[in-house]
Amino acid sequence: MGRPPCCDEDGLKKGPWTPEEDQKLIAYISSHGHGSWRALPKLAGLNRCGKSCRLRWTNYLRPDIKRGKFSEDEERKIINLHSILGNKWSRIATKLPGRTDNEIKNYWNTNLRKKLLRMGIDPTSHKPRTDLNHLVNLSQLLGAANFRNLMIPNWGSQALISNLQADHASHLANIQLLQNLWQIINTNPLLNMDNTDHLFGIRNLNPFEGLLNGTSTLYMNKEPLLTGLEEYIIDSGLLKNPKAPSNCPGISNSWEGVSDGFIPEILGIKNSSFSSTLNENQTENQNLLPALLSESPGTYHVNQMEISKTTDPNQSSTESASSSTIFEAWDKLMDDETSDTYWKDILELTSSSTSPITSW
DNA sequence: AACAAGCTCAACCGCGATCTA
DNA sequence: TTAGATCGCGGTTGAGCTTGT
Repeated sequence: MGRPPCCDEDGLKKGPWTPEEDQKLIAYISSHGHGSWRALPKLAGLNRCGKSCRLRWTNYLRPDIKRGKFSEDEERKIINLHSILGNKWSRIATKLPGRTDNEIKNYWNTNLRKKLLRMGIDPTSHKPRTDLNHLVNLSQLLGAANFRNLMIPNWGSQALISNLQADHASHLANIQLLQNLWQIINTNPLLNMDNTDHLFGIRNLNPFEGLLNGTSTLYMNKEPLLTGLEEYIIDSGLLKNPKAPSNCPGISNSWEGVSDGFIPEILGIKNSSFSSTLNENQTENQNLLPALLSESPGTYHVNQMEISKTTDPNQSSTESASSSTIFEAWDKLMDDETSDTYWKDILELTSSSTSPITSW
């Protein structure tokens, strides 16, 4: 069964290509086209297998290949597309002219994947990670964000936007920690929600899941109020509804059905009417992911948002590094003067609410 | 300066999909 | 219809480079 690898053929060269080989390949394809890759090596005078020639051509020698660093826009597109398509590198590559699937794959594995991990986002699922070690890092992130200096790596340093971004980073980290806590509580038999009714008064459910699977009023507005960061929070899966209806027009890997109030409240958006749809075509035209990347001056817009959270500039990122458990992280967060009202407001809001947060 | 560890990325490998006789 | 040939994709490897000690 199966055929032997083409490169097993005796005497065929493997390994790095020499300039001479490159020239032969370029010259042949330029004048004849590649035709049958299988037949090409002999016709071009190359002691290589066809597969090797094809790879060399498509990944390196093709004249339309764009080399050099990936732009921020390209990074955003890759992350967006990966959240939709997964490891479909060739499909992602079709959206990035001049980039090869191999190049994108390498860039993902060596750079973007790590960026997401540093943010506490699982690069596979684009959802928050739930392991405890990560929460230590998250705690650091919280402290750093509160300090307003550390941005999520490569965030812009422009003074004009740094404060807003710091607030957003803090919001992002806080939301993430909350969801991580909840996931762990719900997945840990000792901490299962069956035993924690007293905490919130209402049984069951991942609050985000519950918040997100109700009837939507937020998907109806045609004018998106979300800025890139909020869209990223959603698109990254941070607030993604795993049970979102699959029949929503225009939504391929997104969510719908957000209950009124809560998410905008978390995000500091007082006007709770917004839309968030994402599909493959949109990612070609929109920059949905400012969070990971540095921003050009003036490209970060805050629309109809009210950011009320204060931060403590005296708290350094290293102060929180000693937190070693999820509960310590939680305690720290709750004890933090800079965030207590924020979190307590959320908990009070959600624990006392009867509607529209129906599931918490 | 020397070595180790980590990183990058071109290239390879194997498999499933598609083509073709 | 089918089996072999070919193509294309995604995962993996490893040589060379960079950074840290």
